[in-house]
Amino acid sequence: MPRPLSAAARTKMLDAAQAIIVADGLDACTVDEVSRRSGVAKTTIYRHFANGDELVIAAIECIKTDVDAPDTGSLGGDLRAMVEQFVDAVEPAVSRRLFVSVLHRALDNPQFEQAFRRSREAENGPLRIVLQRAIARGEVDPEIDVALAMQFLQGPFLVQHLLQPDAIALDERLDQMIELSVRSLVPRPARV
Amino acid sequence: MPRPLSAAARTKMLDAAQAIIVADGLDACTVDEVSRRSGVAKTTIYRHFANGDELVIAAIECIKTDVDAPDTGSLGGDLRAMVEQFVDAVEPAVSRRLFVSVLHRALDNPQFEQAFRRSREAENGPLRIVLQRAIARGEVDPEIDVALAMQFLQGPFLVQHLLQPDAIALDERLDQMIELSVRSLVPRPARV
DNA sequence: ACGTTCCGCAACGGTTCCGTAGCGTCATAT
DNA sequence: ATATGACGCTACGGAACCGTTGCGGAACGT
Repeated sequence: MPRPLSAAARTKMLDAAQAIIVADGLDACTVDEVSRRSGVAKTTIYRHFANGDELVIAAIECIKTDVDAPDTGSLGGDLRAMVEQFVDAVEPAVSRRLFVSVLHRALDNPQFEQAFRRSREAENGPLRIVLQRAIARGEVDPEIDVALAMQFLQGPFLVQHLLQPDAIALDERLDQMIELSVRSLVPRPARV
Repeated sequence: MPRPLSAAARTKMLDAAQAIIVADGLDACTVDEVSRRSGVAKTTIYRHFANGDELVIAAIECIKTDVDAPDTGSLGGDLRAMVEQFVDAVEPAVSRRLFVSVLHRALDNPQFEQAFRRSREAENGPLRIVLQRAIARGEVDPEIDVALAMQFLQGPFLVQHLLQPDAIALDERLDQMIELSVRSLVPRPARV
């Protein structure tokens, strides 16, 4: 009767891996380093995971940024609430670095590619709900392609987040950004 | 009288580096590999560049995607023309991989961070011109923050390009994407 | 023509990471 | 109580890069 692998050891490994990823980035999360920081022997790590990548992926999947779908009554209000939730929940620099690193590994590693997709789908859930409520309210053109609308809601914020981390003054722009986003999806108004 | 470093060797190194980057990605572009593929001795490479990073950056800077600013008379038409120029000029997968790789290295390497900024500024030039012409025509709200508008013009396309490379059917969506982009920047129309 | 110095070749030492092996120890399932 | 198997320790072999060294040969400037 085979004894099950130690849950305690597994927890220690994954905790250490997460800590390393948050503190020093995905590339610093090597098997040797996890072993050192967690106190779990490297051999044991390889008893739990086939290779280092699987350890890292398992650690990533534990880092969930749970943002729920607010319901303020308007698309603009919902977007603002989501942004506020997001900036409260995560360190922007950490989130940015993780996003870029995973995307980079996904370039030539199907495992990471799938992990990246899964993570994005999970994060997109709330936004999709908010969008569909706006459609149901008639606030957004019901003919619109939902996937396309998602691109428009995410795109400008992604640019801000990925490419202009210096522009910390997100608050000043936030209202403008949300207004423009909404405007691109709202059906043409009848009056000026 | 010091003899200048051989321009021929430099050309060979940079050409090989570019070829490697395009074919196998930025991470495959190591000093050893450039030496092998170019026939230039590794020692010579280090006589031209202080370290491997500088070689890679020099090679990147040579990969310019020159897109000019079309003038079709409307913002939508200009955007479409720019997208068409872009897809004709570069392999999307190559462009995507290079973009992600450079962004990744820029995370903890100031040299690459600056190279990335420079490259983005150069690529943004034409779009900025197109935008400013649209403002001058009155097609776009003259009060708008140009940097913000740039984000809105680039964002949705960046999402498409980076995150959904599978959705090759860009042509089908292109018209919709452009329409939505324009709509977000155009002042509210007087009539339906 | 001559010497400076740039280039090519081959090899080295150093670092980092991977994944594995041997072996003793300790916990757990029965 | 005992044996099965997980755990820890240490070390190893292998690969990929980096950047350097020493030396011989060839090219360029004067």
